[in-house]
Amino acid sequence: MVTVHDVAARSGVSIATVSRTLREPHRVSEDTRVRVLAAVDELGYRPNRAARSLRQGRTGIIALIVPDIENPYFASMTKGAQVMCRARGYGLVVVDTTERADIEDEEVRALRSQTDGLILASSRLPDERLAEIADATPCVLVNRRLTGAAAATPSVTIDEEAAARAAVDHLYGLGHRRLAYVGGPERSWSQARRSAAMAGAARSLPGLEVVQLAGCVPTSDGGRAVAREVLATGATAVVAYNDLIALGLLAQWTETGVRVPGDVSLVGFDDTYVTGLVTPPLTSVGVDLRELGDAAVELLIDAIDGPAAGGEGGTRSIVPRLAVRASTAAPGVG
Amino acid sequence: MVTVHDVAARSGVSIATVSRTLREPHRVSEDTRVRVLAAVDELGYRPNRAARSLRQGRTGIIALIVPDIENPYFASMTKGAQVMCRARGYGLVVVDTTERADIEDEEVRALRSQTDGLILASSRLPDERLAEIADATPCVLVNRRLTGAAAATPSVTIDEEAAARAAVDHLYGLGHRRLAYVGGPERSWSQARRSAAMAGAARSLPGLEVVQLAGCVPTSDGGRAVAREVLATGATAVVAYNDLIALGLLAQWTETGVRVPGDVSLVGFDDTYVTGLVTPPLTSVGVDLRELGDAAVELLIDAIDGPAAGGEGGTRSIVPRLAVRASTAAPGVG
DNA sequence: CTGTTAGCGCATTCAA
DNA sequence: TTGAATGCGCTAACAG
Repeated sequence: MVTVHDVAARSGVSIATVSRTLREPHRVSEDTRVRVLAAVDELGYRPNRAARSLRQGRTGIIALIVPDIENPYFASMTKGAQVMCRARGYGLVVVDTTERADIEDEEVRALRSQTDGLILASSRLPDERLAEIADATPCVLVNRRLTGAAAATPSVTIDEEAAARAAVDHLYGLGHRRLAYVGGPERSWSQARRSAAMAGAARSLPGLEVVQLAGCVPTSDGGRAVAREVLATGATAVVAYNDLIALGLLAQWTETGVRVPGDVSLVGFDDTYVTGLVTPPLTSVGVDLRELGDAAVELLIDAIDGPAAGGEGGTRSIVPRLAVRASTAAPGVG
Repeated sequence: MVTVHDVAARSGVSIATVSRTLREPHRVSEDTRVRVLAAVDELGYRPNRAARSLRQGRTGIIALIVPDIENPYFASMTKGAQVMCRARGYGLVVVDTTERADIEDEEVRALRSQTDGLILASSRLPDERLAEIADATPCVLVNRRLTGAAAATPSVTIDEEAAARAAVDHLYGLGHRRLAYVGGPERSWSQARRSAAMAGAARSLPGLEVVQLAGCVPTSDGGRAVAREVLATGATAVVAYNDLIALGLLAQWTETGVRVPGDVSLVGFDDTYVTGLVTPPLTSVGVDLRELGDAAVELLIDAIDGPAAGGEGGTRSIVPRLAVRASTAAPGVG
């Protein structure tokens, strides 16, 4: 291992100058700088992160905690976070909790002191616990917002109101008057908001009915399982809690002779890359997930660098777009 | 931050005893042990990783370097690695190189000294560079094997021979005599082996022809783009370099009235979770990807803990299974 | 502009 | 079985 001492010896300066050359180049003279940098280069010197962390009390590492890295939603988000971290000179540790709150809690406890901050995506932890965490360490929530005393906790959320409205407006505009919303896990924070947003969007449109189903497992198999039940609502168009459920519905229907969008139109949520994998490609509403990851990282770095950023801390709500593809059409058409 | 000093003070022992209690519990007396552990618990003490790393010269961190975390193949692999790392007490840093060799090289350089070892999955680096890296730091390759002087570099690979044979045997058994193989990127190590394995598998079966196409972009759009060309080969069954290409073929064909498996049977490679998202579900051949991640982590930890494990270092070839689903049938049937 | 020095938190050696 | 002392590599005062 090459250390500051090696570089110092090689370039004929003290270790302090080596360190200074690297951290505050403007504070050393032109020719020492080139000499030191040359030595750094020749020796392949890399500052030891552990030593630096120990000294500075900051690690340069951010932890991103997700329920399931296999889920395309979090995979894309992770990608965004990754890229942003690289750009901002931070390292990123990704932790997959396999949807388990106990593992999430344990990981948070372990990571809290070993990183500069946490990003908790779609956390399974209760509000009170999140408030504690936010109180003790820089942290950004994704798809979650705290209220009360902890309301200032930075968070990135999706404007579910706008999302639901976009989906419903689109279907209403096509002529649909009876919709079904296939809800996700009942305890999910996003589900609660999506469900409410769907109901709200419906109320503002005359003659529109929205039937809600709840508690669908948010996977394609979950969608398959409720395919028949959804059809039985008599809806001419269906909005699903997420793309995977929508794909399950689509697969099951296709296999049983139900045509999309001929017999029923279908809209997914999140607009993940799987929408393009199927026939017909799935209309879906969602944000750019990489942007979601980006935003979370930026907010976190702000929180780390300037904890005195002033009150708000920064809660960002991202407005989604509706990507219209081939799974939606006017009722009875297609 | 709670340090050994706090714990020592609280339990009335020296910091050395605290450290010992945690690392070598058998070397302290029963009652000091309980006293110290109680203090640890009450104070919520967590050893500082940076300090420990600095002292011990090892970080307890493994880096997993993948080309694209959004790719379901690597997402699943990552999940496996993650779980195994947790179980073995290591931390895992996941790095996405966005398919760029230069970023991969840079990340390797940066991570080499800050982690205990590297897992390079489907590396884009040339053999010589990989050999250098393997020489300088504990490392495990996935989907890559080195030859010559560096042949002992630990690696986990898929038995492509067996995979191709399974796919071809299946189709041959159904009665297909003219197959097409849609190859992936020409410079890919896996592509070269898959292509050769397909040709080899074909030779051993009388009356079987395999037409090979090459250079397909390994995404569903890539598959869509060559759908027509593949059909023009006159093959009654098609094997694709990966599942995404297969899904692209399927989508494009479905949209143009070509029936799978009625007009053409389709087999994917890798057996990722997307195979279940479409209609018909895709027959695919591949290994359990989580196991792939598991295996890589285990091999790496072996390499770290016992660098004198004796010659081989351990190169593991995993035998894939063929998952028969609905996208394959006898020619003219379905 | 540069060098000397202290100490971050911990594991470990050496004495006791 | 325990404690005192050392130093891992680095950065940030401070002194020159």
